[in-house]
Order: sequence, then C-alpha cells, then structure tokens
Amino acid sequence: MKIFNTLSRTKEEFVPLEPGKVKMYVCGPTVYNYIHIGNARPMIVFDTVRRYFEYKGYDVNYVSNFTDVDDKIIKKAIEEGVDAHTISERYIAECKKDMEMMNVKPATTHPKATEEICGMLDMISELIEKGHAYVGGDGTVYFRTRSFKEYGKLSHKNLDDLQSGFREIKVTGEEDKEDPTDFVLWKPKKEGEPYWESPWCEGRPGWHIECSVMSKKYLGESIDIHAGGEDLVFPHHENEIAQSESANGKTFATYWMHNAFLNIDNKKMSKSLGNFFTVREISEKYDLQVLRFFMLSAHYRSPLNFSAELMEASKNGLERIRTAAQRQRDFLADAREGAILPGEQEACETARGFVTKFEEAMDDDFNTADAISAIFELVKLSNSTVSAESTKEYISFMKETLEKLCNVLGIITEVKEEILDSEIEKLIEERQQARKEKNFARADEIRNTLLEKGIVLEDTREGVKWKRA
RNA sequence: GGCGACAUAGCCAAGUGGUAAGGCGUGGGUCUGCAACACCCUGAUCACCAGUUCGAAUCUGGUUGUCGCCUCCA
Repeated sequence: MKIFNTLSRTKEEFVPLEPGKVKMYVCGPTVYNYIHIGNARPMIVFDTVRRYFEYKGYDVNYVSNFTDVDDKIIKKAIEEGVDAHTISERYIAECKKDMEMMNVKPATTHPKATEEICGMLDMISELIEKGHAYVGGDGTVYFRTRSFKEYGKLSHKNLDDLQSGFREIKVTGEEDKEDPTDFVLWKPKKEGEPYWESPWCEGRPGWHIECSVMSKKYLGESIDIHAGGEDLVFPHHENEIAQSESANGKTFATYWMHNAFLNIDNKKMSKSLGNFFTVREISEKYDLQVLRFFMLSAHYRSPLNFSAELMEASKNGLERIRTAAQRQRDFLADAREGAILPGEQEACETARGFVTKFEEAMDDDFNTADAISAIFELVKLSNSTVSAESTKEYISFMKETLEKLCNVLGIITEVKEEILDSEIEKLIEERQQARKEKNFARADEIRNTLLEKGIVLEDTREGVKWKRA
C-alpha cells in the first residue's frame, strides 16, 4: 500500500509501527453548528481509508476528536443565552446523526477537548520545563517555535520567511511573545467564558494542544497516520508536531494525510457568497449515500466541486449499482441449486480481476475514483450474466463480491425492506389485473397515482417491482 | 512577496513513457402494451509552444489560464 505523505510530498509504502495495527487520528470538527458538506469530506474520505485498512485485515484504532471549546461556540452560546456546553453537546449529537446517515463508522474513541484538560495541563507544564514554552505577563503560555529545530517540516516553510510575513500583522494582546511565530498553548479567560484552573491563570487551552494531547492519550506518543483537511497543514498540524515531538522526544506521526477542499459551483464555500450547505440540508434532498458516493468519485487530494448537477449524476450512478445489487438478490431468492456452470466459472475469474483492479487502485493512495470504475465493471458483468438460469453458487459469488467492494467504500447496497401499506398493495394488484385485461389506461393511471406517492413501479419478466423514488 | 496544486470528451473523472478506464448525459437499437430497468452501439490525440526520446497526455523548459495555503476555517 502506498500513501501520499505530506511530510515528504511523495507516495510512500505503508509500514505500520506495529504489525497488523493502524493507529490513526483525524482532526474532527468544532461543534458550534451543524456540520457543513466541507466537514463531511474528511469524514467520508478517512472513514474509507479506515475501511480499506480493515478490509486488508488491519486492526484499526481510529480516534477523531470534537473540539468543544472555542470562540465560535462561546459566541453561539451567548447569542442563545445558554452555556457553551449546551451548544457543543447539541451539535455533537447532531454531527453523530449526520455521520450515521453518511455511513461513517463511529471512531474507536471520540474524545472531547473539555474532558482532556488535565492532559493538556501536563503537556504544557512539560513543555515549559523543557524550555519549549514560556509564560507571558497575563498568564498566557506560548510555545517557543525557535526551540523546535524542525519547525516547518510539514508545511515546508521556514521560520525566517514566516517571521517576515508575520511582521505586518500586529495582534493585540500578544505583546509578550518572544517571536511572532510563537503560538498559544493556554490563554486567560475573558469575562463570561468557560475556564479551568491552571498554574498560570484561569483560562482555556489553545486549539493546537488539544489534538496533541488526545492523540497521545488514546493512541500513544507515536502514531501511524494523522489526517485532516489540507487547510490544517499550517499552522495546526505544524504546531501539533512541534508540541508533541518537543514534549515526547519521538516522531509524532509517520504519515500525514490531507484531503483537498470541496468547492461549491467552483467557488470556495462561504457564508457571504450564500453557497454554504450543511450536511443536514443536503439530507433533505438526497439520501446521504449519494453525498458519500459523490465525495469518493474524485481522488481525495484533488479539489472537488459540488453542484446540483453533479449530485444528480452521482445519484444516477449510485442507483445503477443498487439496481444491480437488487437484481442479484431477486434472482438469488429462487435460484437453482447445482454445480456452477463453466461459463459462470469464467465470469467469476473476470470478477476476480475486477477485485484485483479495485485493490490496486486503493493500494495506490486510496484512488477511490479508479476503484469505483472497477465496481461499475463488476456491475456490468453481473447485469449481463446473472439471470433466472444462473446457479445459486454463481449469484452468491457475484453478490458477495459486489457487497464486499461496496462496503469498503461505505456504500450500502441493501435497501431496507419496507412494507407497503395495504392500500398501495391493493392498487398494485388492481393494476396487474388491469394489465391482464389489457386495460392499459387504468394501469397507467394507477402507476401515476403511485408515482405521486413516491412509489416507482417497474414491470419485469419476473413480476412487478417497486422502489421509492 | 513566499510555498504549492491543477489544466484529459457536453459534464464528472482515472491513467504519469508505448498509440486514451469508468460514470453521468446525448443519439440510435434490442427487450417491453407503454414506461422504467438491463443489454448492444455511439464520443476526445489529452490548454498552448519548444525540447528529450525509436516512441509522451505521461519527462524537461517556457507561455496562458484556474485555484489553494501563508489569518479562524475540513
């Protein structure tokens, strides 16, 4: 398996720290509102990475945090007249619902920043002891970037360039900084803000220290993969490396993975442009499986454009896969027993070739776009070879193969069995009777009636099928 | 100013040295009472220029264009 490592900017062969195990940390959202579709990209992408590792037999310890203390959360809390905890808990719960709808597996652990303050105090103290951090006059603790020789290794920046860039920016309240590139580890509370006791002042942690601490606590001092959106490379991940490696004296993460941004109608998503969508809003119009399938249709390191047109195309593509899976289930139900036929044997070989193609694509830095093409090839093979004459063994093989691959991508082929209410069933029966009597006008009328209720009918050789529109 | 990415058919998107995967859409056909599904057929010389090479979308240099990070941000 090869993974593109932001550190080296090349694809590297994946070698786990411990054989058979993967320890990965994915920076999670700040919970001050419903998550937006931009937040959804890393969730879907890295969930797929996780699923592929599991497919390959790895035991994956997947940690993804919720940042539940932050200016935006506090602002929202003040607006609503409730406390910050109420806001963060609400949106953590909503985020989990969205994740479930997108078929994103829950992490092994979902730590919350506010529940890890002790660890943060410990790490900050350690950094101060080791000379990597210092306390300003107001109790703010800063990280001394000049003390970490490798600062900039992830984002490929050097401190001198950064320093000259920062010189223009005058940040009030940070006059105590020894160097403009130093960043905050702990900051004093402001009136009305949540705070914790600390040796330096009553206050709250800086953003970067949270992830260093949570990663260490749940995965250890060195982990295999640390991931997030590409905007986190600098400063967030750069600062995490500085903190963790200075405190622990060990390599923080072997591989750094970053997904590219999601744009909307070729523009960066922003509230001012009015092109800002939450996952929840999308779910009102589409099954979120469509969103997931859409996200995986491009490589995770390429910018991806979101538009209604592209969602429609994804919806239709996904439908094709689901239809094929449904066909397999229908034929399997009363397929004949008996030895697999020679022609079927041959098709199985072809199918195995598609599995190989799928794996090769995923082995190459999780090339989901290419992997999906293998699934479509499998779909076509299945559609053109599975029939009422097929043996049970053959259909089972095709079905299991398709499901196996879809599962890696988190695509659910099995649609929940629904029971129609009796009135609708009566109408379907009536329509069948009308068709028998060649009363097509009545038959079409019933079909249209049902369509208005969101029930689509299809007459196949094996009988009438229905699905939700 | 610093760092970086991208430019492949109507749209989306793989391919990174040997004469262009896949999907959506379009058009035609088979099947079907019709429709839908499915199946068959249908499309590009890879932004431009110049090199390297027996051979380049794929390497090198340049041009043009789009975009991202450097400040909270997935």
